[in-house]
Amino acid sequence: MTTDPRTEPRREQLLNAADRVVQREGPSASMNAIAAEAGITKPILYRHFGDRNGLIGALTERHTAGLLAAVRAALNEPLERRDRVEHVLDVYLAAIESRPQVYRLLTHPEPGDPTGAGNALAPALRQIAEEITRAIQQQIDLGRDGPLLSETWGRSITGMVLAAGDWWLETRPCPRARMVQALADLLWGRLSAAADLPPMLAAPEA
Amino acid sequence: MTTDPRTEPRREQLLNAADRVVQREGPSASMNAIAAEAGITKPILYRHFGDRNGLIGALTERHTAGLLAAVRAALNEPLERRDRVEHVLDVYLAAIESRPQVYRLLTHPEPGDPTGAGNALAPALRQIAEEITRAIQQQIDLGRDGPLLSETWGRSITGMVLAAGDWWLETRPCPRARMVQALADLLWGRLSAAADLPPMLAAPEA
DNA sequence: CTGCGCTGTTACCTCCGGTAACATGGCGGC
DNA sequence: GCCGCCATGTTACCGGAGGTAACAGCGCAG
Repeated sequence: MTTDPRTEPRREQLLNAADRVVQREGPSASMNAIAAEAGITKPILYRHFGDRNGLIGALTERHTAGLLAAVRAALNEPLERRDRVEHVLDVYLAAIESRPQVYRLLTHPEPGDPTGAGNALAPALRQIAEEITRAIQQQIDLGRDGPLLSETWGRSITGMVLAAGDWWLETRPCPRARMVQALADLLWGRLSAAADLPPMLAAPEA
Repeated sequence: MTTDPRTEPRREQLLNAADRVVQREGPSASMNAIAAEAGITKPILYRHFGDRNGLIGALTERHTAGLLAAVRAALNEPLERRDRVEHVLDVYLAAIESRPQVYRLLTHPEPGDPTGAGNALAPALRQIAEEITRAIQQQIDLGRDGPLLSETWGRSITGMVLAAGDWWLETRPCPRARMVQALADLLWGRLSAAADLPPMLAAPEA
């Protein structure tokens, strides 16, 4: 397929260079910077990857594989449902924690990609969403609404964990385990189960 | 303050032009295009707004006000909790449905803003998240974990609705009311309450 | 009338993604 | 041995983005 035995090793080297640059400068690293890091000039990059999206795509595929496999495995662990969910959450948070720049690249698709522009979910995350959808469909009985609910929830949960994970990475408000609990609690309907608070008096002016 | 009575009317005109362009071309409209739409040239835009971020910032603030007010009002409706949540969801989905391009601008901050780069949540959405956090804190008794949970959940719910809303706008898998139900069901823990499905047989090789 | 502040212009800079055209060097077939 | 292929690499360029100087009219206070 794409693994031409003559071409592939150089491709790997170039991707390694790109990886280093992204690790250092974040996902908006320029093609010039990547070429320089690889010790060459731009046209070679374009020969190998077509355009910037091609490069970034190849770069993300590398890491996506790992993340996706980890999430998929977690989704199929033979655990109680709650424990399984917690495990999935923990796997995701551990991943973004270990290499933030890389996972920012995976989770925050940069610029003007005409491919379904304006999506909240990057390709890697769409794959995760699909994985969650599949898991729900296979594991949980939702009656006739199953297909719609599982698809909706797959996207929803992915977006929820994405936003929560970003915020957690930035502000580190608590250890990972506690974050896992907070998210699982939300999915477990604790928001609906908790007691009401008495309505506020007139708000104290500050 | 920023409302210089001499400068402000022109600002409004320019923002109107920018609005039209964004409505037509999406959030990645160029400064040249906006200037042309306003019948002028670039430097004037830069005099008024400093840089591109300034312009789109001013543009978003306009619309943010409306969306935020609507969400805030919905969060404080005197309804049963479930009805209130459904109402908030409906308000948000109705908003993004009515003017997708504008709300894409609000919800998908374009590119290389060094200001807290790589955030999942645009400024407008962060404000919504804070609003949700506040509502949870004021209305629901979560015990000692209240502060952490409400903050986490504010971000999480925002991200969840963002992702779900984007997907819904793209694929329109169901009417709005059904989407509202699906999301409320998720928050109400239906994922945890539903029955297990019998474990799959060996996967059929495809 | 003079000066100030806003309006507007043309022309330019820098940097980015992307491309054309050309030069080099190893390696298999004849 | 020689030839041609193909990947490697180069320099130089294009178009368009954001952004900035420098200059030209205009309206209105003093």
